[in-house]
Amino acid sequence: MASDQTRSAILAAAERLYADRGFGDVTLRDIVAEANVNLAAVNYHFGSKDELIAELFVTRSIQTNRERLNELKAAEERGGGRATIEDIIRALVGPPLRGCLGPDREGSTAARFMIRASIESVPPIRRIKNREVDHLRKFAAAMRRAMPGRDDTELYWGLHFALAMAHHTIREKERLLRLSEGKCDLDDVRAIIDRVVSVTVMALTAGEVPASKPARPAFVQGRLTRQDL
Amino acid sequence: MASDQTRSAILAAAERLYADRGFGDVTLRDIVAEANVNLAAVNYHFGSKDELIAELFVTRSIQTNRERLNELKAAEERGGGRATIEDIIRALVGPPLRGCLGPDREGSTAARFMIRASIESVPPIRRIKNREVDHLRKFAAAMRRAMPGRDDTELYWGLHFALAMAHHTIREKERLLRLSEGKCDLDDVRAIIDRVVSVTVMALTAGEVPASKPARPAFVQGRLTRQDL
DNA sequence: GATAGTTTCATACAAATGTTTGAAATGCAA
DNA sequence: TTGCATTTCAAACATTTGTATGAAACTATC
Repeated sequence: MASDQTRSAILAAAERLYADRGFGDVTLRDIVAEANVNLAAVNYHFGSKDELIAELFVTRSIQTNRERLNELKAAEERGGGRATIEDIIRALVGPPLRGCLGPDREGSTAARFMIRASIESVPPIRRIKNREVDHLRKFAAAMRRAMPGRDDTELYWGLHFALAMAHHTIREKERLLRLSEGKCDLDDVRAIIDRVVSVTVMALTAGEVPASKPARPAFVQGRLTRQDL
Repeated sequence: MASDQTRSAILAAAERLYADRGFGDVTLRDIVAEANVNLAAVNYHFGSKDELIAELFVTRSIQTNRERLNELKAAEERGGGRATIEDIIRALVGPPLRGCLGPDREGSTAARFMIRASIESVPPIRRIKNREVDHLRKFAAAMRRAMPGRDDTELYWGLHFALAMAHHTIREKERLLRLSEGKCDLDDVRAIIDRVVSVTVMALTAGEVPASKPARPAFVQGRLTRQDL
């Protein structure tokens, strides 16, 4: 058998099993049985179990990050070099949400694998996630260009909350479905993205004033009353 | 040695080790060594390793949930039976945020343990978290009373996003610190709670109109422009 | 202080797991 | 075909792990 076929078979089997049963419950023996290859093949082709998991995760991560940067670039070109804050957030949360949610993605192994990786947290995946900060800096920079007057701290909190809502929706979709008794439609990805984007934009622009008065975010000063909105 | 002393020693040692090194890296042998008790003591007093972890987690969970309900009750009494939406969200996110963040909590084993439990995800903890839905329903009910006209779906999304921001801040505080190069102050818990509450209230009240026009949330209809705010 | 119930202890068990090994098979170029 | 490198394979290795056992030590009650 060609070397690459064994490699691919292992990758496919591993992704499927991890997606279905989680990292804790799947052993190398499960994977090689599913892939119909020899036990030693994993260490021969990947070096170790952790490197296999890492390769699975980086592949999907790179995919998401590339989509994010493509969307960001497209938005910047539309705006003549400067994207709107809304489009920046959309480029940030759209790809992972589209990648993990939606009715067509239900059966997608890749989607289920990434949801798993978001819920459980194994060392090789943690290591890769830690490198994500560099990627996020590009979005922070774009946000800074989109909202020049805004305090950096506010931008970071906005970026952070956007990711919070996106990731938490992916990770806790079952619970939200159960809590809302099915009322929250988790298949309408477009609407979810709109929701996350609009809340984030609201948070980022709250308290912002045209130009005269100094920008002083209302929500860090204390409690907020209806009149403030 | 009195029976309870061994039990407590195991609980304390386990919480400390899990807090420091995570669930994946700590074995029963590590725990009993730290607690200076015999290996068999764990199974004698707790039945199994999973039941030990479960007991640790439920203890802290019950604590948080009680604080939440106390705050909710206090807010409802202040408002004559009906709490404001702001106070409800505050009661929801305040306790876990205060429990896990802040300079004084830095050395707290309980805080570090709960952060760990939020990052990693082991079966016994997952089982307990699944029961949390019943607890959250009480807050959904309170929100419904606070915003009678609002569509239920909107309330659930608001509740969901509030938890998203709170939990994600707890779980990713290191990353936010690194991304913002220390600009985001994660020790100022009061300000963080204010932030989460105000963003949530904004999300929940956006598009809401005094009474005449039908409430139609702007952010589910499509992109949001500055004028909409 | 004898007895019954509880707790501790050293040790063994049994199973699972990632990894390694060395030979056999296969592929491929000269 | 020969020879060399790559790949596959069965088997074994070496730990690690949670759990169980049965005797010993301890405690409290009568």
